[in-house]
This record gives sequence, C-alpha cells and structure tokens, in this order.
Amino acid sequence: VANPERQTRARNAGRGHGRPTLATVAAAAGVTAMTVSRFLRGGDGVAPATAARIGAALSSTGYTPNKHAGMLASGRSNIVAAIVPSIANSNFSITLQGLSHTLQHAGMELLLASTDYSLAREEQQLRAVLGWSPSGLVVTGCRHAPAARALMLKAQANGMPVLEMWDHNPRDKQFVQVGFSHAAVGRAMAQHLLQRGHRDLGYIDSGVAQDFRARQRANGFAAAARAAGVSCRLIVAPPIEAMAAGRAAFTALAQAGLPRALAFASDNLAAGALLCARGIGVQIPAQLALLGFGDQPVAAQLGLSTVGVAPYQIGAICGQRLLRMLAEGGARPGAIAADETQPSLSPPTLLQRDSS
Amino acid sequence: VANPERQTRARNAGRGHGRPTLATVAAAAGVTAMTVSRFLRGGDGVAPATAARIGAALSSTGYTPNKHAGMLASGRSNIVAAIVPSIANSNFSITLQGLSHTLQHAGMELLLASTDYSLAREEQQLRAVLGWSPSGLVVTGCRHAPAARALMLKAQANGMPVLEMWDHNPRDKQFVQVGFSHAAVGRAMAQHLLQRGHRDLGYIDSGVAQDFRARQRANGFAAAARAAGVSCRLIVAPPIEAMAAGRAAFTALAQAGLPRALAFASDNLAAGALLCARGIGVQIPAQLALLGFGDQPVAAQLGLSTVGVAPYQIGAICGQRLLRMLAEGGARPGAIAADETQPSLSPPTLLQRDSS
DNA sequence: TTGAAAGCGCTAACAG
DNA sequence: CTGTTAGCGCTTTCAA
Repeated sequence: VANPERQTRARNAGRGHGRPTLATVAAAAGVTAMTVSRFLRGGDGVAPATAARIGAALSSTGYTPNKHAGMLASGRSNIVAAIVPSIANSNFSITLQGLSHTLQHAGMELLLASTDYSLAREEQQLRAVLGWSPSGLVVTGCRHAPAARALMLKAQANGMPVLEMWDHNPRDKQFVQVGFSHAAVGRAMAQHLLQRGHRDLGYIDSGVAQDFRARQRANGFAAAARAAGVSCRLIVAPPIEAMAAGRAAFTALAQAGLPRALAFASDNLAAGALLCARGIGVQIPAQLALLGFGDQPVAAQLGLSTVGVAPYQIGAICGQRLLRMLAEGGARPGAIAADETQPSLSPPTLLQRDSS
Repeated sequence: VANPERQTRARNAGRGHGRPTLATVAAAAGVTAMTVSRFLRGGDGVAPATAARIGAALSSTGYTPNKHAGMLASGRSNIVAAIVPSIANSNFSITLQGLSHTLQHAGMELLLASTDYSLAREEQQLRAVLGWSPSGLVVTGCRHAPAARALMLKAQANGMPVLEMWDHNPRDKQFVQVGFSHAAVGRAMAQHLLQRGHRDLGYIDSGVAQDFRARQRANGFAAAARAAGVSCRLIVAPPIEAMAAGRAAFTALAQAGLPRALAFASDNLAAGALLCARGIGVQIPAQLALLGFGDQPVAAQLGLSTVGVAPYQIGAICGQRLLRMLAEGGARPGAIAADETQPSLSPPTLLQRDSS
C-alpha cells in the first residue's frame, strides 16, 4: 500500500463522536490518558502538581467522561434498571422516587421501563434493559413469564442483584423480595370489616385485568369472608380512571342493593364511591362501611379507612438493599439470605378512620 | 519475551464479563462476528441458510447484546435522558409514562433523573446523564443553572435533540419547548373568576419554594387582578402534602376572612380546601368560588373547576418530536425551527364545573 | 508517581 | 453474501 496513513484516516471517517476524550485532556495537561483516568477516579497516586494541571485541562476542554467506554473496560455500569407496570400509578411513581433518591446518593443511574401490566412486555423490557449490563435489577412482583424468570436467574447467577418489589411470596424466594403479601392484606381487610360486625360484604376490584396483586387481595378478602361464613359479592370496576370507576361500580351496586360494608382495590376507587354515596345521602359508616387500600392523600381527606403500604419506603429499601448487595460483592445465594435481615419494610397497616 | 501468548492471557485475567459475545455466537454458527451483527441489525444481506444457523446459535448460547459496546462502536446509544423535578408528582409521572410509551415503540430506553426542584441538582444530574451519550435529552422547564444551560447548548450543537417541557417562553427559544406559558394560565384563571363577577380574589400558591412554574402562575394571576383593579390576596400553602396543605391554608384564610373567589396552584390544594369548606358549611360557589389547576381525577369528582393541561400528551409529544428530530438527522438550529409545526400540544383549557 | 500495551464487545468501512 | 481490519474511549495490568 502506498500511503497507509491516508488509508487509515479514510477508513475511520465517521468514527469519533466529536467530544473531547481522555486523550484530549491528557494532551492539554501534558500527561497520558492513564494519569487523567486515575485523577478522575479519586486521584490516588497522582502528584499534586500534576493534579492541578489536569484539573485545569479538564475544565478548559469541557470534558465529559464516556461512561459506555468506562463500562466496557471495567465491567461496572452503575446503572440500575427498574421495571414497573405503570409509571403513572402513584404507588409506583412514589416507589421510583424513593429508589431514585437512594441511588442518586450512590452515584447510580436509573434506567426505567414500564410494562402496562403485561408479562409479555415485561419480558421484552427485561431483554432490552439487560443489554445495558445494569449493576442491579428491580422488577415488580413475583410473577414473570418463564423466559423472563430465566433471564433474571441467569443475571443473578452472574452476580447481579435482582430484587422483586411490591409483593412477597415466601414459597418462592429465588430473589430478594421487598413487599408484602397481597392475599394477607385482603384477608386483613375482610377481618377488619368482620370485627366491626358486618356480615354482608362486598369487594370492588380494579378494572385492570392483568393486575395480579389486586386480584390476590380480592381473593384473600373473599376467602376470609367465606371462612367466616359471611356473604361476599365481588364486583370488578370498569377499566376507566379509578375514581370514576369507583363511582360507576358503586352506582351499579346501589341499584342491585348495597351490602353492609365495601372494600376496594384502591383508595381512588373507594374515594369515587364514597363521594357518590355521600351525594345520594347514604350514611357512612352507619349504613355502609367503606375501606380503601393504599393510604393515598385523598383517603385522609375523606376520612376513608384504608391500608397504609409505604410506597416510598419500598423504593428506598430496594435501593439500600441493592447497594449493600453490590458492596458485599455480588448476589451469590448466600449473600441474599444474609440480606434478609435489614433494612426491612414496615408491614401494611390498617388505618381506621371515619368510614368504617 | 519468551512466551508472549501466555503473558497476554495473564494480562487479561479478570477481563471479560462472562456473558456470551458475538464471537461466541459466531463460532457456534460457523460464521464471523460481523455476519451475526448484520443478522441482528435486520438481516439485510444475510443468506437464509446462514440466518437459520445464526438464529439457532443465538438461542443456544442465550446471547444478550452488549449495548455499551454497540454504542461505543456506532456512536448511537438509543437512550433518552429525562430530568424532572419530582417523579412522585403525578403531573410528571404521567408525562414520563407518555414519553416512555412513545420511546418504547421506537426501541429507545429511558434514563431518568429527578432534581427535587433544585437547579443545582439539575446541573449535577445533567452531567451524570450526559456521560451516557444519550440520543436525546428532555428537561423540565426553561430555567436552568448557567452551566447546565451551557451543557445543553453544547449537546444540541453536537446534534443531540434537547427539549424543554412543561413550560413555554417565546423570548428564549434556544431549545424545542413542549409546554405552555404558566403566566398566561395564571392570567386566564384570574380572568375566569373576574368574568364570573368576583371582585375579591385570593390565590393559594404551592409550598414548594423552588417551583418556578407555580410562581409564574401566581404572578400572572395577581397581575391580571391588579390590572382589573381588583383586590387579590396571595397565600403560600405550608410545605406539606398538597391536600392537607390546601386544608391548612383554607383554615387560616377562613379565620382572616374569606375572599369571594379562590384559585390554587394545584387541584390537590383546591380539593383539600373544598372539602374543608364543605365541612364547615361554606356554600360553593354561592359564597365562595374555587378554581384548581391540573385537571386531576379528584377535581372531576368534586365538581371542581380547573385548568386541563394534558400531561400525558406533553410526554408523548416530546417523544414524537425527539424521534422526528433524530430521524431528520440531528438537532441543527434550522431543523428545530421546522419542528415547531407539528405535532403540537393542546393549549391549557379552563374547565368550568360546579365550584365557580 | 507515571507510562505503555492490550483489550472490553461491538460496528464502520472496505475487500472480495 | 461474507470476511478482514481497525478502532470507538476507557480501564486493567504490568513495567519503570
């Protein structure tokens, strides 16, 4: 070849992203890239005079580190991937805020995906986020498509902390779980109403067909009612905005004849029903007891009894656990078991207010 | 050196992340990595027989592409970074859901950061996410720390689409804006109440000290009242949960003497006040008119007049614009101007209900 | 305390 | 249609 240099330049046309690199900074500081890299990662073993020159070069070039390159070389990404059914659902958005706050303190980034309550989409999103080699993975719930579960297990086997949040299933603890049993909450809700002496119960479930956890609460509620020998009607709310759905479900039920006490899959459903009931002059709790789920602000305002579930804490604890697992060197099965100790999630609390 | 091969292996101890790579798949399929790469990126120009072997190799190895390596080589990351003041705020979480849905369709990932309404933290988060060379950037609002603005401009100059959402400032259009003027909304809110004949106004502002956009609405409201020669009291709600804050602010105001009409920085503030007012027997709207902001579900349930602002649409439009800018080849200033055409955001709408 | 060499896993460019 | 070569920007390892 006549002119290899020229050919190389031609071959590399289109390469490079225009931003300054470590080499740019290094040239400006009169050192090699390696020294700049050391400086950036804490400055251990860099002479003060050199450090000063590097600092100057850094700001004069406006250098921004390329974290992809760093990841590729080091194998550590400092990305945590979180997968939730819906970002718009306030339970999950508050949880994400808790997770984000905790991760920010540790210099980790949050990669977010949502599934619209579909297991197929969850698997898809899982594949997508795993491509970024996250340092940790947080998924929602304990139910996953078989392939998704396999991916999670493989990731965990490779040392990636994998957490399941918003559910708790003692019979299937392959991953760290930060959540609570929805069936138990459903039972507790029924028990509360039974203790208040109500013998004719109703439950209005979420209209989101794929919301397993809501279904588990409904089932737990129904089972407890059945066990007490009490009648329990189960109604599924229409798949529209929750407050409007609560109103609609209540209206339908009122025409069929109201039970003595009604529990709901969410506070918003309950709030819609409560406002509707007040509107038509139903006395609460004298004629009808109401019980929500989630302890949203609206529940406190309406005097609605509910179940508090600490969504922010779920996210924050996921973050803390994840960081600790990372610090303790990966997610080997032994480490996971040890991790069960603390920090732990406050259990759901039944908050009795004026509606029951 | 006696045995260079051996030395190389020693040097590379600890390298490699244990996962199968393109080379692994290629070996299994009896081709080179390049052919597998072609197959994965659409399969153009790969013989059917080869494609079949690669497909088999792909699933037998359980290959997951390393997107960092892909990014590094191609310069395209398919990551969109979004920075919001608060993930827990339902306006922003719904916007993020809209953005996420739109980006998912295009195979892009969402990297999320929150600032707690602090410009300093915004700058920090901006630096952090820029290290991942996102394909696009979505920030909240038009106010930024000078250094943050400089980073955004530099990124845009390098061809990265940069969008500002949830605000609109015609005098400062350095970036694509997907939002509305909060001052104009504040004025419109005042005008609505003035048109209903109220001559004694009050405004209850958010207790979040750094929420500039809420402040702009308050200022617009006050300015319109002043221009009409009407008295207007401005109250700042306490920095607690919004519904409780609305109740507290209303209680304080009721003791000092209620105005004829009250507007609020958010529906939740207004809802708290409305429920409190109903509780103490204030007739709405006969004695007191109420006007919220945001068109949250609770507003419809309470018959609260409000301003609809389409948070999902804001996110979806950001996503669409961003994808289009990317398709049209970068964010050159000219392209931005052209982008102003469509899709466009529905302007805020005053929704009159029973409270005014 | 600093540097040199090598390579992380992938894709662009060119060659055949 | 497939392969070869080089290199993206960084960090690891070893050498000085």
